[in-house]
Amino acid sequence: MSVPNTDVRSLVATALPMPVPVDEYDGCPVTGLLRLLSDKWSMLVLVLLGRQPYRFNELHRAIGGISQRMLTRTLRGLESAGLVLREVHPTVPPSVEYRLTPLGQSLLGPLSGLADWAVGNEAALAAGRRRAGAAESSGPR
Amino acid sequence: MSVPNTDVRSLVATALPMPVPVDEYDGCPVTGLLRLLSDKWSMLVLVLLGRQPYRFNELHRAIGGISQRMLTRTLRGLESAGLVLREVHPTVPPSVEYRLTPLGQSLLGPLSGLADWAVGNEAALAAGRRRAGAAESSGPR
DNA sequence: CTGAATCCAGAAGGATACTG
DNA sequence: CAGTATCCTTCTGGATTCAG
Repeated sequence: MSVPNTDVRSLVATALPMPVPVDEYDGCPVTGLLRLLSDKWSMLVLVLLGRQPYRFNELHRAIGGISQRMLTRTLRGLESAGLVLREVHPTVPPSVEYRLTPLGQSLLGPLSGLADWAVGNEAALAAGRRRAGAAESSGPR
Repeated sequence: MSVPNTDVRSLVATALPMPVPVDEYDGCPVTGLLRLLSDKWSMLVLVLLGRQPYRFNELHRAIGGISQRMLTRTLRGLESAGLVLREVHPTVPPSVEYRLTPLGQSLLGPLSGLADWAVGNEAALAAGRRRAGAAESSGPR
């Protein structure tokens, strides 16, 4: 297996072709995952489904501010990636349940790692922003 | 401190207000981080700077396909977050070096966690995509 | 060399109305 | 209930030009 362009694994050791050719990031699983999760709603949906299964409108109500259109698109994206399972009960009226697949559940761990870092370094991040703001107002670039 | 809206920490245990009010994700460090990193280039720049410091044009050459404008914007974003340090050497012609701050370096760990997951589950993700493709061509929604 | 400024195209996301 | 379809606005990013 050749080394993907933007492979982030083993950050210090892995060799990267230089210059890094960026063909829309094709072939890099890491970038693929990031692009899948980096929209406005996927993370939140993933987290909610990590707690319990939801029906469509349940989920719609549970998230303040998402449009029906975006909820559908988000769920389809996660489903296509194999992270979410869509279960249709052929009742009248129809009922559709969404839940995480085992693969989706296994993602919650690494995701928590990143979340923990963000929470743990919230103060440092804020301090960095303050320094940046101060430097900006005092001197030009 | 109140619980941020989309706090992902301790995914199963943490209470979330329901419905989750999404006021542009303000106040959630996790979402803030995700939004910072979820653009087209930040991750790659972070990884490259994790290996060694780079000068501006060095970085520009190292990444195939990034525009000068986007490289500048990406670096400014990471700098504002306190992840990247910008060091100006007042020479002629000017020389500017970029490197990770300690905070930036500490982010590489959790990031690797996510990257490892992506690499480790590449096959499963591909299989999920195949199943999704098969289901799509066989039956309507 | 290291940018900033301007202009432009495409993608992402929201509002609304309609359907099986 | 669980979506689709359509229209519209905003945001992102690329190309190009100019400047210290």
